[in-house]
Amino acid sequence: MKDYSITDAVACLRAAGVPVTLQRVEIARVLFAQPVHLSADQILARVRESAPDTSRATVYNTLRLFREKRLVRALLVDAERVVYDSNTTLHHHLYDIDTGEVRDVAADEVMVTGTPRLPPGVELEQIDVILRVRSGRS
Amino acid sequence: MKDYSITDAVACLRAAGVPVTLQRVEIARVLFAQPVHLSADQILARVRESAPDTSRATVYNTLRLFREKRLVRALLVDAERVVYDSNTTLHHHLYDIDTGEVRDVAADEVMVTGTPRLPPGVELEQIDVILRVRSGRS
DNA sequence: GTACTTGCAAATTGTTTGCAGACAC
DNA sequence: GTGTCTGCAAACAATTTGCAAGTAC
Repeated sequence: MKDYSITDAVACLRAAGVPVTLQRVEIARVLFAQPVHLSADQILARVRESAPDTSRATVYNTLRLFREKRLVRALLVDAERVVYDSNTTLHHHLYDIDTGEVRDVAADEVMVTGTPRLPPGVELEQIDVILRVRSGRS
Repeated sequence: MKDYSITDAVACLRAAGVPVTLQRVEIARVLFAQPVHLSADQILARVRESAPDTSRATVYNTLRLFREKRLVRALLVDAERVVYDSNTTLHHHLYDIDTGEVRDVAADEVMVTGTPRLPPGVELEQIDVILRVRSGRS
C-alpha cells in the first residue's frame, strides 16, 4: 500500500471536490492503492491499522460521500455482503457464493449486447453483470 | 389472484418437495399467481389480506425455503431493497433507481455473450444482469 | 402421536443519525 | 474564527433465532 502515497490520495480527493481530512485520506489509500473489493468493515479494519481511532460511522459516511462523487461503486453481491469496488472503469464481476471472493471480469471477456427499449425520459445509469459461481470450497 | 387456486399452490409445493402448510400456500399464491417482484414486507402485507395472523418471521423463513427449493430468486436491486422474483426462467432486469420499480427484460433483448474462464472446479450458478436507470420521477 | 411449523419477542447485523468537541482552511 | 468533520452512542431497519404452543399427516 506504500506505493500510493498520502500526497496522491490528497490530490485524488481534491480533484473529486472532496474536502480533505485525515480519515478520508486513509480510506482513500486503502481503496485506491490498487483495485479492491472490500466491505465497509474490512475497510474499517485496514484504516485502523494506520489510524486506530477511526470510527465505523466515519467509514460509512465517507463511503457514501465517495459513492456520490463516483470514486467508488457499491457492488451488491449478496444480501449481507455489500462490497465497495475501487475500479470505476467498465468491467463485470464474478462472485464465489461459497468463499465470498469477488473477482473482476474484463469487459471484453463477457459482452453485453443489445440495447433494451427504455421508456422515454429514462436514462441508463449503469449495467451490472454478476456471474455467481460455486466453488465448493467454503 | 383468483386464477391461481389453492389446489394449484398445493400441487406446486408438493412438486418442489415442500411440506404443505396454510401459510406456505398463501405465500405461494401471492408469488405464483403471476410473475412479481416483491419485497418481504410487501409479500407479508398481501398474505395478511387472506391470512391476517401470519407473522413476519414465517414469511422470511418461507422465502428462504422457497429460495433453496428454487421456487423464487432473490434479486439485489438496491442495498436496502431485496425483492423476490417468481419468474425463474432466464431473463434480466431493469431497475429504476428513482421509483424503485423493477421490470423484466427478456433474455433476447439483452444478450450476454462470451464465457469467462472459470477456475477449475468452479461451476456457474447464475448470471445476473441489472440495468440501472434513472427516470427522474421519484 | 410425532415431528415439523408457527407466532411472538428478543437477538443480531449492517447502516444511519444527533450531538458535543475537534480539525481544516 | 467558522463551518465542516469526527467519534461515540443511540437509533433504526431488515432479517434471524429460541422457545412454547399448534398443526399436518
